[in-house]
This record gives sequence, structure tokens and C-alpha cells, in this order.
Amino acid sequence: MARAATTADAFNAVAEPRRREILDALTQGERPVNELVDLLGLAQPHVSRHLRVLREVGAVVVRDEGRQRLYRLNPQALKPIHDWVASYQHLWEERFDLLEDVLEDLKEEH
Amino acid sequence: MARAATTADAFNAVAEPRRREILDALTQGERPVNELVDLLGLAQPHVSRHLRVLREVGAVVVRDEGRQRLYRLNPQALKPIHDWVASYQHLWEERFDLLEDVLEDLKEEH
DNA sequence: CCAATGCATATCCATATGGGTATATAATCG
DNA sequence: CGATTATATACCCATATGGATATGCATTGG
Repeated sequence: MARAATTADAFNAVAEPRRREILDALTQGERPVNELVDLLGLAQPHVSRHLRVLREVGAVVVRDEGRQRLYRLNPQALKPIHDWVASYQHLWEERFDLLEDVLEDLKEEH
Repeated sequence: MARAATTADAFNAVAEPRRREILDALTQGERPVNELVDLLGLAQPHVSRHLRVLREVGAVVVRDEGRQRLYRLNPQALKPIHDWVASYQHLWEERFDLLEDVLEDLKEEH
């Protein structure tokens, strides 16, 4: 078995930096493909394929407008990722709490 | 160019479900390889290689203990992922508000 | 010191990637 | 209707994946 398809889930889709760039660009609002091509400095077919992947995992939705296709962000698709990492957040934040506790103790000793 | 290496960054490393399982298991604390093998039901060489990937992106750290190697979670490595998705969080939380606005508009048009 | 235990590494294979380039399709303009 | 614009798809290629299996290398126990 090879590596999971990039379209397998949001985790795989978003592992590609260019696709994150596309999503980042779409936070500003709906955009046609050509605008993304300019923004990313990638070849058009390449952008189209990245968009396909993002569409397949539900991270973006398309809308036809004349001969353009407007892509829009669908942020919900990223929620599973957020939920997963969020469960680790307290683990790296604990260090600060510990530090604070120590500082608190030091202050009280004064 | 092929897909980015799984060891390229935390995003790629964590795109593999088995590796997320390993990290999840390590939230309970340090574990030797064999324990992870049992927990995941994977072949030992396979687990070792997943651990290598996780080590290379800094998501875990190893410690030698006799003839065992104890792996420990290094949650900080996941922070970049958290930071990235977190910037999208308000977008999916806003949707409900937007939906309400649209419904409100539709009602008024009647 | 030799056998056993615990891991890591090497090799083989099928697969899908992302890049490039060429081409197909759809819509609009003159 | 033909030409142009905007996208999508089809190929070709090099690469690295994840699974399987075999083997190498330490450390420990008898």
C-alpha cells in the first residue's frame, strides 16, 4: 500500500503547503482560479488540481459565474484537524502554567 | 517532483492516521516500542518507521532504557498545526451567524 | 559466553504524488 | 459563427510512500 491519497481527508489535503496557501488566500473571500494562479505563482493546471483536492475533502466549494469558477472556503472541513490538535494544546501550555506557579511561589516567599 | 516527504514537517507527518494513533497513545506517557506495537496492532518494523518519522519532525523524543527505547511525546511540535487551523476557527463559528442573517433577509423580502 | 529479547534498518513492490506540458471544454465577444 | 478567455483533464516522469519480510545490532539473562 502506498501513502494515503491526498484526497483521503483534510489532514492529507492540507499537508501540502500550496493548498494551505490557497485556503489562506480564500479567507479573504471568494476567488476565481486565475486570481489564485497569480497569487500563488503556480501554473494554472496545477492550481486547478490543488483545488480539486480541496474540493474533494470539502475544504472549498465552487460556484459558476459566467466562464469563471469562483472558489469559496468551507472552513468546517478543517474542524477535525482543529479538534485533534486542540486536545494536545494543554500539553504544551502546561509548561507555562508550571512556570507561572513557580513564579507565584517565588513572589509569595518574598 | 513527488509529494513532500512525510518528514518534511509536522503537517505531513501527522497526515498518516497510524502516526496520529501513536501520538494519541503517547499522551498517556512514555512507552516502549513493543507496547505501541501491541496497541496499534502493527508489525514492529512498521511502528519503528513511523516513530522515526515522528522523531524527525520532533513530535517524539527517545530515551534508552536498557534494551528498550522509550518514546515520549513532544507536543510543542504540533503547535504550528494548531496555530494554522486556529486562525480558521472563527470562520466556521461565524457561519451560524451568517446563516441567521440570510434567513433574516429572506423573511424581510416576503 | 551464547541465546533471547527489543528495536532499527534494508529491500521489494504497488501506488499516487506534484510538476510540466498539451489539449479538451465551456462561455463570451465581435 | 469563429476567436478568445477561463478552467479542467490527460499524460509523462521521478520520487517516496507504507506494507511485508528478512536481517543487523545491542542489551540482558542463564
